[in-house]
Formats: sequence, C-alpha cells, structure tokens
Amino acid sequence: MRVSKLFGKTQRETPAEAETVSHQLLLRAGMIHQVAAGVYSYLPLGWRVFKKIENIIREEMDKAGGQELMMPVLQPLELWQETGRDLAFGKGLFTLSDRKDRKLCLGPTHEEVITQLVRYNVQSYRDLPLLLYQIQTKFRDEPRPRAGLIRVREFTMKDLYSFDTDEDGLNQSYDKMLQAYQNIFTRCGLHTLLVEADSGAIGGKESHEFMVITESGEDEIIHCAHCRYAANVDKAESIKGKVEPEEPLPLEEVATPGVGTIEQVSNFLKVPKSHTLKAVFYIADGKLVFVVIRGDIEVNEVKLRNALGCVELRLATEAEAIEAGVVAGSASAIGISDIKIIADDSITSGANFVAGANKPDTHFRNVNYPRDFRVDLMADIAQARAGEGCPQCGSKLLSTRGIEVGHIFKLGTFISEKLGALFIDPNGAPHPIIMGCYGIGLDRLLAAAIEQNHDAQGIIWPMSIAPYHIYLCPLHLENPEVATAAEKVYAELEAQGLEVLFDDRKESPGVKFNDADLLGIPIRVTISPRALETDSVEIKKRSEKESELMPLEGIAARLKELIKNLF
RNA sequence: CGGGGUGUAGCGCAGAGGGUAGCGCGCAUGGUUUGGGACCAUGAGGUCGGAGGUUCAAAUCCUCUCACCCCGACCA
Repeated sequence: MRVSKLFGKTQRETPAEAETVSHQLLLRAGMIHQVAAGVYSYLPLGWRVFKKIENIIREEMDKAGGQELMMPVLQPLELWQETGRDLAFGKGLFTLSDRKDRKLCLGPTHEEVITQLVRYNVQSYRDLPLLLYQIQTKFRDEPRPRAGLIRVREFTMKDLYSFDTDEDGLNQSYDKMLQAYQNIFTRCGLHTLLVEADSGAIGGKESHEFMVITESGEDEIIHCAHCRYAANVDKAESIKGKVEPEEPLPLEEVATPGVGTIEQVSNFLKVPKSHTLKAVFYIADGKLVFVVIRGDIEVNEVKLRNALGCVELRLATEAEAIEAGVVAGSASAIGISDIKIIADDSITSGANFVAGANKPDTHFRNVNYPRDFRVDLMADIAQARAGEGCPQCGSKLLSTRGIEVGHIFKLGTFISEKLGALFIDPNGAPHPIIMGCYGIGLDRLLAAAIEQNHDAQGIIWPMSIAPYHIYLCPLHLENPEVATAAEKVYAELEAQGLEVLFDDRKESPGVKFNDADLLGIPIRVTISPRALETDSVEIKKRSEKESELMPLEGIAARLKELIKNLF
C-alpha cells in the first residue's frame, strides 16, 4: 500500500476529547473515527488490525473445536422475556418496535438465540458436546461510553457457547476455552492476568476474566504476589483485619452531639474505626435494606446484590431512610424490627463496638452481636482492599488496574431450563443442557494492545496484529536512484507476500519518521542516498532505538526471516 | 441517572466589557529545501452546535434545547 493513496491521515495534534492513550493514538494515526458517543468507524489501517485480531481468534476457536456460525443482531424481545434477562440488562438493552409494533431488541449477547437454536438441533446426548461461536456486532446502551474503543455501545464480540451433558463436560469445555484464550492473548502480544470474577447480568456461577494490566484500566484487581490468587474487586475476598478479642461489656449510651459519620464517631470517642459499626441503606428492587458492616470496611455492592438476589440496587437517599424511621447519623440495627437487616461477617470479628443509638446525637458503646441486635442475613459483602490478607495463603494482597478483554462463564442450566433446551440421556431421561459462554471484545482488545504497547512517539504494534509489517521509507525521493531502488524493493517485497506500507510521499524525513513511529509498523526500512552508496538499506525495529544496515541484495528474504522471528 | 466541563475552519486554540471572526497546524498552487514534524509567497475554507429572545446591531447578553468529554453506579 502506498501512503499517498491510503485513506486516513495522521494528525499532529491530539484531539481534545481523547484522554486515554489508545484513544488518542488511534485518532491521531487515522485508524478510527467517532460517529457518536461509543460508536466508531474503522479506517483502513485500523480495520486491518481488527481483521488480524479476528483471524487469530477464529483460528484458536477452530483449533479448540469450535464451529463458527452467525446469528442475528435483531432479536424478538419476547425471547428475552422468557429468560427474564430483559430485566437484568435493563436499560442496557437497545429496544425498538417494528411496523406492526412488535418489540425487538438489538442483541447485547446471544445466549437466548443460540439456546433456542440448539433446542431445535439437539435431542440426544449423542449430539453433545458442542462448541458454537460467532464473531458479531453487539449493542449495549452503556450508561457511559468512554475511552475510545474501550467502552462502546456498538462493538464486535467473539462469543462462544458450550453445551454439555454434565459438569465434567462443562469443566472440560471451560478449560479448553481458558487455554484457547491464553493462546489468543499471547498471540496478540498481550500480557493478561486471569482473575476470578463476578458473573453479573449474564448469570451463572463460576467465571473468570482476562485482564490486560495497565494503569488506565477500568477494573481494579486484587491479587496475591505469593499464591497467584487474583480476583476482580467485585468478587475479591480477603481476610479482614482482625480485632483483638474482648469480653463483652454492658451496653452504654453516650451523648455524641453533632457526630454522624464514622470518621467523626471514631475521632469523638477516640476509638478506631474497626471498633465501630456502620449502617448503610440501600434500595433493593424497591425495598429498603439495612446494611451493617464494620466501620473500617466498605460495602461491595456486587456482593451485596448477589447476597440479596436482587436485580436493582442503589443507595437509599437520606429522605428514603428517614421515611423508614431511621435516625440519620445515629442509626444502628439495635431495636430495628421492620427492616430487612443484612450484615457483613466482619461484625463477628470484634466486640464492644460503637454504634448508633437510633436517637439523635446519641451512640451506644459495647454493642455486641448477637446479644444486642438481630440480623436477617449474614454474608461477606465487604470490599477487599490491598494490604488485607489473601484468602488463600494469608499474605498481603496487592491491587492493580486492568482492562477486561475476555470473560468466561460457567452458566449451568439456567437458560436451557427456561427455554427448554433438553437432551435425552442414554436411559431415555431428559435433562437440561449444561452451558458455558465465553466472550472476547475485539475492539477493546485492539485498544488494550495499544495501551500495553506504545511510547511517546506512538503505537508499537506486536507483529501479529500490526496493520503492515514493514514501513518502507525512502528519503530524497527526488533522487532517481532512491526512487528506483524504492520502487524495486517495494515490488520485490510485495511479490514475496510481505505486508508493506510504502511511504511514497515527497515529505521531509522528519515527517516520514514521525508518521512511521505513530503508526507503529514493526519494521522500518529506510532507503537513502547515503545507504545506497554501499548498496544497503537501513533497518529499524519500532521497538528499538538503533538501526542497522542490511545489503540490498536479497533484502526480501532477509526481511521475511526477520518478520518471522518477530511473531 | 447524579456531579463537573466543552461546543468558533479538518485538528489544536484565541476572540473580557455587543459593532458582523482570527492565529498555529493541516489543505491547494508556485518556488527554495530535505537523516527526526523545513522555509517563502499566494490562496481556499467558518449559517461561531441548534432554536427562540433582548438590541439599530449578538460568537459575545437571556431562555430553552442538542451533542460530546470527564468523575461515579455497568461490562467484552
């Protein structure tokens, strides 16, 4: 490809709206263009990268035994109502009506459609196991699209679904995918961390995420340097800081004028926060819930939602809490009878807590559970933090950030049961098919690759997903010798099937070098009068500072070898 | 949805206090240049996000609206 003919221009200045590195570089390199919030076009260079990623994924899916198929974006809303997941997705689901006023939605994922499809094609255990996948556009009306391609409303996902007859089969499918995912990310030049995850709106039990570790990541990961424990904060467990055991003392009321927050209580009464109990109020599916947790620990809303088994969860407003009879600033579970109380298990580690007295400007000392109050539900609903103990080995936990590029789930039979996808076992008895689902966001993977591979000059594409392998960069094109040599090398490389971006523009060296760096093509081949004197060209890897001379003779074969070694 | 911010040429920006829009980059033409974003000359390009209002006069003041970005609750 000749740069002079290439659609898409590089830009010197960073577009103002872009804050994330990958977003900035993709825009500056002319690889994407924004159409609306969270909606982008790919220009030729960006699209080449995209297709390379797509091919790597396809190869690995096929190798793992996946069969590719294609399902529609447009789906009847009814299908979603059957599994109840229309509610789980809520406003994230793009819905529309057809001319007959039938309700449709744009698929945010395809468990429903594929399960329905499988129901019609699978009757017997002999038809299983199955691994079916597609690479297709998904629509999710994200509350807040952000960071270029990292979080968008229209995106491409590879989604594979596994169908098995038993748990063992599911585990095997899961392991196959886990391995295939490792292969994919490695081949794309990414370092990922496998973390335990919450399964969210998709539902199901066990699930893992593949995180690209980078500061700009949206997700916080809690991990252990000692034993490889790693989990999304949403899911992460920890050994909560222990409090010295004490003999329970009698309840004692203290005046605490103007004291409301845990911070103030702790300061006013000179007790550590871990010696206080915090009351937090949530509205879970429309009902007020009273949450009790040790004062030094934050509530993890994902865990809370799971513990409650609710769909919608939000913090209650102060007005809602007061209406329910709560004394703001001095609330505690003591004497509360008509509100559901859920407590974090941290309240059992410790004694003689300070808690609200449910009277204005008053707290209790020496509150003890279960002596002084009742709890309807006790669970781990705490946000794990760096510094706390690893749940597996007890060492100190660390925290990093990452971008979730892949997510795998053991779904179980939730959807197959709802949609009646059954198989007959060897004894003639019907059972719901056991499912798993496995997703990779291609656009996000592309962006994450840049987040992990760039410098101040621009992108540094890993060879496997680079839009072109070679940036052919002649200097002084007005010099006939250079022009001839450049054309000849270009033709030769093309003939050898090498992917070459030929900068045939009559631009200054600085412009060309800067564009080459910005675009991130792995190998730069410079042809100049200087090097031609010794019948050689200059080779520079994008990832390295120094260049080296290489004889013009047999250049194609040499470059081919070099490229092969860089994969 | 809550909070914060921005909309002026393809990109980055300027334009206090009303007088009909400017700079840099980019683009076009010509010339001189060429190893890390060259220089000179000439030129094209804007219903100032949109609607309404105030005014002799609005990018500028008022009202409403839309879009986009950032921080939080969601997820590939």
